[in-house]
Amino acid sequence: MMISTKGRYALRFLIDVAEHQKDGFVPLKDVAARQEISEKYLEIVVKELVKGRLLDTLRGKGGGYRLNRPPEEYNVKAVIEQMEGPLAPVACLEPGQEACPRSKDCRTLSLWQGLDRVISDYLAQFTLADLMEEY
Amino acid sequence: MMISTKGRYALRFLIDVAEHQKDGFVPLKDVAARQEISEKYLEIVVKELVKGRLLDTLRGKGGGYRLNRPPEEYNVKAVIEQMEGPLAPVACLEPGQEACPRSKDCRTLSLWQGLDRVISDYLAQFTLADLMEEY
DNA sequence: CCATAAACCTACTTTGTCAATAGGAATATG
DNA sequence: CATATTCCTATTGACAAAGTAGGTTTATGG
Repeated sequence: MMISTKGRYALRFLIDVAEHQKDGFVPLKDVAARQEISEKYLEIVVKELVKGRLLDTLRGKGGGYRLNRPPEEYNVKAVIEQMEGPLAPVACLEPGQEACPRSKDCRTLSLWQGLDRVISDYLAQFTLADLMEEY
Repeated sequence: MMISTKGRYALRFLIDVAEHQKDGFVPLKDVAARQEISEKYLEIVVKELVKGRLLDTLRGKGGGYRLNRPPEEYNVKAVIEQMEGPLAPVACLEPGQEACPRSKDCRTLSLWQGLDRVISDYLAQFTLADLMEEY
């Protein structure tokens, strides 16, 4: 299984916020209740989203979270990568990896490169807007 | 990362055997040396392949492993699944999973189904023969 | 016929990640 | 100023990944 709860919860969190922020901030507690996810664990997930500048926040009473751009500008692949790290199906294709010494006669390299490609291309074609109800 | 060493080593093992079995059996030791994989660990991997009836074996001196059909009949997806289990990108899509109670208004279900599909379709289109040198 | 080379078997270890839980500190508001 | 929120640090339990260790069984070829 390649997508952990972090990636899945993050997407659901963003979609839920997108659907419920009319103009104000959406508190984590509400999202956790609607999505049936532990508040405490969701905090950890959301921290990553904030760190990656995918959300605006406001502390204190009346506070919560808010998207900082329109849903069309949230690419699904980018969201997943923010949470999970590189999506490469095998370690040797991860960015910043030095070339494997066997690569010149590796029979499987191009297989994995192709797999990497179809996964990336697929996920890159969707945005939050595509996943929202009313869209 | 979705493909562990088990899946990758298994594929490399099968390709190596395919390329070196003229008529006889190929000993694990030789494959381990050529592929630079620990013999002991490779044993564990190969045991799964034997269990899945992807290899014939012969014990004792002069023994080893041998494919039991032509390379064109070894589907890459089937090999990977034998080693890794279901390739589903998220748990709720694994076979035999009861439907998630949230599925009827899950905004992400069809995203994951589509991802599952592109991965499966991609891997299912290759066979061992495609990965062999001389093919 | 028997030393040898091979597959086969059981158990253990180490390391890391996943999925949380716990308990509080800082901050803004109504 | 009580309250509702985000923010922060630490800990836990379960599990899997990747390998290591040490042997037993089986067939062959010299």
